[in-house]
Amino acid sequence: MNVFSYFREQVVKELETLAAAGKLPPGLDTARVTVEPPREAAHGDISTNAALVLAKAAAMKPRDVAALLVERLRSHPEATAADIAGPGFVNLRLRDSFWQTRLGDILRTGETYGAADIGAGQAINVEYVSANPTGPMHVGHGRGAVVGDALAALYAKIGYKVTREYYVNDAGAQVDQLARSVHLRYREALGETVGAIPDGLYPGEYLQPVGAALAARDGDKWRGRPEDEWLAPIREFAIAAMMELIRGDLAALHVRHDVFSSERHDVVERQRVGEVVEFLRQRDLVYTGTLEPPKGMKPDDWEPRPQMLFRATTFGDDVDRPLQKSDGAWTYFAADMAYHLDKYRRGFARMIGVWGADHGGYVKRMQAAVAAISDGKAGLEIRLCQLVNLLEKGEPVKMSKRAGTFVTLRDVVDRVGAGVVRFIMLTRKHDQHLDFDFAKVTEQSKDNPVFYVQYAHARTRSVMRQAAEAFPGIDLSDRALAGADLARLAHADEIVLVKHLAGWPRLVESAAEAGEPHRVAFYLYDLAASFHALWTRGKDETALRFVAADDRALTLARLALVRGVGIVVASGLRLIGVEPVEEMR
RNA sequence: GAGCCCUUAGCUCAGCCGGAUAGAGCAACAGCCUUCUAAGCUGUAGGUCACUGGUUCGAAUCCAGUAGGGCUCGCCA
Repeated sequence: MNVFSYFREQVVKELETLAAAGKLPPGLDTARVTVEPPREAAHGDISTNAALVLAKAAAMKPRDVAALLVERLRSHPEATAADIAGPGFVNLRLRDSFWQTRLGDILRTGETYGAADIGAGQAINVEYVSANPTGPMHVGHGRGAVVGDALAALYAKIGYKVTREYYVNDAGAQVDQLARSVHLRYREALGETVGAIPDGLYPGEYLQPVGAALAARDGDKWRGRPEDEWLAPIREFAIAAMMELIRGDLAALHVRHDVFSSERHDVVERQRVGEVVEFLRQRDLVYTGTLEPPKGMKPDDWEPRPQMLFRATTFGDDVDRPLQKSDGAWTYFAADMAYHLDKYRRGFARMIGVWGADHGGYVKRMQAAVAAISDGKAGLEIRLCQLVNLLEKGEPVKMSKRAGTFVTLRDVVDRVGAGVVRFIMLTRKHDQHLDFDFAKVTEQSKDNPVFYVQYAHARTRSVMRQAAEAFPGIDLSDRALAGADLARLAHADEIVLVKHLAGWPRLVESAAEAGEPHRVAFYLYDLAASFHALWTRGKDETALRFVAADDRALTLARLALVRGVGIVVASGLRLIGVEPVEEMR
């Protein structure tokens, strides 16, 4: 149950009742009415701005509208108080029993607590990672992978039918360079001395085993042959090897995709680019024109040239975009349009893309493209992820591909673990630079948010083990705890913690709708802090300890709370792909 | 030159759809271990929300402009 959505319905219902009774004008638009927790706990449990947003339309003073609402809400069975505050907020205070019942809900629901059906099964496509198949994933890709994966999980949790997709850019000049690089490594594997890898090719050592594997498979079949004979088969071989590498990187991070779409096989070879161009032509969205050079920067080799252009400006882009290169080949953008048309035809009216910040300049044109290929019926939302800085005790990790000191995502995952990488990647909003300090993220202290949250979960398990010892044979199943006398949870600090847990469904919804999975990590951190605080209070005040050896009923009630914390923390961690731990070692 | 993103405490960052006295962590200072794990907790101090104007009952939040930082800019993907 989302407490706040529930009370929003209650408020709207009361407003309608007031309108029916002639105390408010009929037909007021309640769209802007919000119900949320007040920033100050002292203001109550539930706060609504209804009076403020309706006052003008009702031609009344905000506080007068508020007075009507207060009169109605005061008699709500769950409310103990309703007050007007400030300019016209209405604040509600709820019975402890209401919150205790919510805790019972959590125990009965388990880790699916927080799920909702806002998406109503609507299909949504989240495309993320889509790293070029030319080498191992780097740390920046890792961030996109984590953000995309968590975002997909959030959408699924609120009831969307999510498809997680990876677009393999295996059709351009880059993969030809990859093939040439592998050909060199292949000759090397056959005993030739190839010397320094030429500029423009991929110098990484990770291609050595690929060259060796090719030599093992094909022998000296390609040696001394002209490039046009070996380029295509070696390219295919190399791309397959790179995708295997990347799939391994993803698996290490526990990221999985449902669909891998290939630019070469699914778009180019199936003539989909020509199709999309024809589609656009029928709508008069294609013409031949000459672009102005970008002002303020002078490309050395610029020469005005008529090109086939897409009318991106019709859909809000800054300039029209080329579909064809000067050699007649389609641009990457043209293929990408075809790819998005394909997505749309597969049933996705809502598409999400998680991209690196260096693709920011591409957002408008792709959104224009999606509007065009769907006749305005589909939307593309882009989350841009900023850079990740790798640090070692505050000092930047020096990286150079040439010197062989490049730190890959896999290096990082192998060193600190997938869970740590995933959590830390969500400790900043996606559009902020993120510092990833090896020393800090592996530290066993409260300065390390992953540790801090995991410790809270481990503590909930520890309490359960303690209780089982103190009361031999006691039934500590969720079902048994849900049946405990939760009215015994009477201490203010305990109720505060329950309220925190009850905020989880709202947090899930808002994080999903805003496309901001980092909110999950921040929520978990705050919840862990609340729990650690209550725990420590039990050190000073023995009466507040969870396990009270002389009071079985009280212990059960408190264990219900502890278990509730465990469920929500575990649920949140799993949502972002982190496995909760049973104990710290 | 243009577009997009960013600017909040000494540092690193949250701040939900415009809402009440702007919040955490670190660092600083003062405390808490015979105790369910001190791998933790409590308190104090710290702010012209870059700047200027606008929108309105109300702006860190929306709009315009200015300054600073990042990314990008036909024939790369």
